Amino acid sequence: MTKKSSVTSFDVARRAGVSRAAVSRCFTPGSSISAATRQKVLAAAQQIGYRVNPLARALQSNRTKFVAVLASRMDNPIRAKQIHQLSTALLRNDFLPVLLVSDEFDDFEEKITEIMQYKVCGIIVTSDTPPAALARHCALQGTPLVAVNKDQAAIPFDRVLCGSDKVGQAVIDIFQRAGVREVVAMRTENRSFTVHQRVDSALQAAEKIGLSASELCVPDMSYANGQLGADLLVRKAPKLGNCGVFCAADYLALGFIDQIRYKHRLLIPGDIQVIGFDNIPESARAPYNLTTFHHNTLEVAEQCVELLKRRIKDPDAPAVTRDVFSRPIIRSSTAQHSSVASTHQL
Amino acid sequence: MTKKSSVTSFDVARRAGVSRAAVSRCFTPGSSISAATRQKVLAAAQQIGYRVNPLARALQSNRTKFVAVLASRMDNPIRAKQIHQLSTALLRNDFLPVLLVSDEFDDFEEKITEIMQYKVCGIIVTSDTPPAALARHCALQGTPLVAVNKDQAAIPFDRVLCGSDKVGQAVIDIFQRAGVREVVAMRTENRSFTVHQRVDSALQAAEKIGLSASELCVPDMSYANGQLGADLLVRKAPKLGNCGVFCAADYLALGFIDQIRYKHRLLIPGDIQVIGFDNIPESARAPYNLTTFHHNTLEVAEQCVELLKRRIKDPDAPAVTRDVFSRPIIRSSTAQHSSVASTHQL
DNA sequence: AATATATTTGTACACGTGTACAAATATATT
DNA sequence: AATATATTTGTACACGTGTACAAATATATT
Repeated sequence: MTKKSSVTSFDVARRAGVSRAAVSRCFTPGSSISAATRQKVLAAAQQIGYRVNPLARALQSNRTKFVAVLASRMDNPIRAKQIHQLSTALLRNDFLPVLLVSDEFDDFEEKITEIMQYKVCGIIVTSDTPPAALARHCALQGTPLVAVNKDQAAIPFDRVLCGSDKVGQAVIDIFQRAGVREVVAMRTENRSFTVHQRVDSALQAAEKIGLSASELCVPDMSYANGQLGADLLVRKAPKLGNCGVFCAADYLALGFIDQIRYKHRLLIPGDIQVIGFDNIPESARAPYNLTTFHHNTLEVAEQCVELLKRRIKDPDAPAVTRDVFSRPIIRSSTAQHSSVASTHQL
Repeated sequence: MTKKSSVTSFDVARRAGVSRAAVSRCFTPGSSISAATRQKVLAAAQQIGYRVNPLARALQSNRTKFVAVLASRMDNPIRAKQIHQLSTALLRNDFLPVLLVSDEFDDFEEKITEIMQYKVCGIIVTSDTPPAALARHCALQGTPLVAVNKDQAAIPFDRVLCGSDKVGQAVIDIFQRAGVREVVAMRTENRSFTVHQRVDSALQAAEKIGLSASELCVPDMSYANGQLGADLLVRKAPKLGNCGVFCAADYLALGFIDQIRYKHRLLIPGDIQVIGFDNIPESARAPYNLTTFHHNTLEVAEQCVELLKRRIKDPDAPAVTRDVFSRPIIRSSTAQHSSVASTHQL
């Protein structure tokens, strides 16, 4: 038996001895209402346990607190953490995150248009969903759109990037100090904007100082593809000397390291040095001790919400891109240029 | 400029030459409408791009497609995967998951009552939120509630458990075959129902066959607490022989293994054998090769949605508990009783 | 105190839908 | 063909809110 909530603004109005409009104004920020009536209304509402019906409000005002969060592949811990942080940041800012997971969905666009019918007050994209079509849709409906780690498109939208800026240069700096003579950057075939940007900038930075640099391409960003990358590299260049491998994601790097050590029986960092990106928890652990970059998911989440709020306030403001800084974290998968040798090797 | 959708059932009715009620009936499953008018309405709707406004519908019918998903600590990969599977299963069954992450929230109950105002058609609890108060709230509002890995309470609710049943016995079987003489079970202080059930059942099974068994308690289910557990064990019993440690979660087991190997310089499975629970991806990898149990998050998700649908259909059906089976996965963190020795050890 | 201005209030309409009821129509039965 | 029954349809009300407008009241100004 669905017991009806049944306590409406009418009930509050009657009890407080005011019009129903006064009740509505009391719970609508920025409405014109005197302090005296506000008190009366609040008291009455408190007594009978009144709460504004958000569905009715949404029907009127054409806006809800829902924010659609587009995600994919949460088996990658950095993605899971990003979703966690985004959800928390949204809740903290009085939004309600609706999670749309795109895996296994042919009709994902259908899902998006469905949720948009609920008059969501914004969409945050972290998945690989191509944002071009989405951006058009959002522009048409006037729905704010914030994209994480996405390239620009014809129709502009707000973006948050992470470590797109100085990472390539930093990678090469670390490798150079560690005595690396040849750099290999591992790229993925899929359309991850930041992966390509990181790899490209690293290759450029290497060329600039005359360091030999090449790239290695694997299908996707996964542990298994990190292993595949190791096999490809060893087959391509059986004798490796002073080689540094930059993996565009820690998840790749871990697979790469395990394969290099346990299958090809080479030493890290003795034979090959490795740098990753993301700083997932496993990277800090004894078996890996991976040199990497901090992926600041908390800051990314905060920036997303900030851009979203800005856009809601001013729908016609020019589109903005924020780049969150990624701090390098030096561990023992790269050689230390100081005299202290790593003790955590096998 | 929020361009109003503005195409309503009135517009469709006019174009199709029928009453507005006919339009409403056309889009309400189970309503009485002739095939002829249904065709006319669908055609008209198609032409002008009409979609039912779900907010208005919700206001009338007092129910939405939203399902609140209560989660916590998504830095644990098995939790992240569970949320992923739950979201996907909900979307596949035409629900919309609203993700409520409980970390850092003092006023989490406030958030729950807020989302309930949206007339969610159900709540799925995977977090450590004590379900007693929640169950009362849900019963009062007539909101279906499904809890994952939770104990029963005064007010009954539907539950899905994972591997609560035969895991303890299976752990002891594996240890016995592997020649273990002394069993230690690692428990967490927090109120995780299944952790306690697994540990208890393992201790009972050990006693039943006269195997020496004790327990070790750490605060929480994390890698760091796995390391702590290793320190505690080594301090308590410096010389360990034929000892088998059952960690109630892989995440604990990984920390335990790394600490035993890299800090205490003992061999696994030579000095200590280890069994985990969850089968997270890391457990399968070369550095760990952990014997564990498959945590079937996909099946758990399916069962949750099935119970939810059942409850929506029949609100007064008796509360049900489903136990999802956890298959043991034998790897080389336990000794093989066959003659084939593990080759993946350090 | 009289007037001008600013603020607060209530009335009435709107948001877009679902469905009870009775009337109209279609189908089954004699 | 006439009657009984089943199905379909339209009218009218309901869900619970926000706000434009004009009227009422409070405050500021002369």
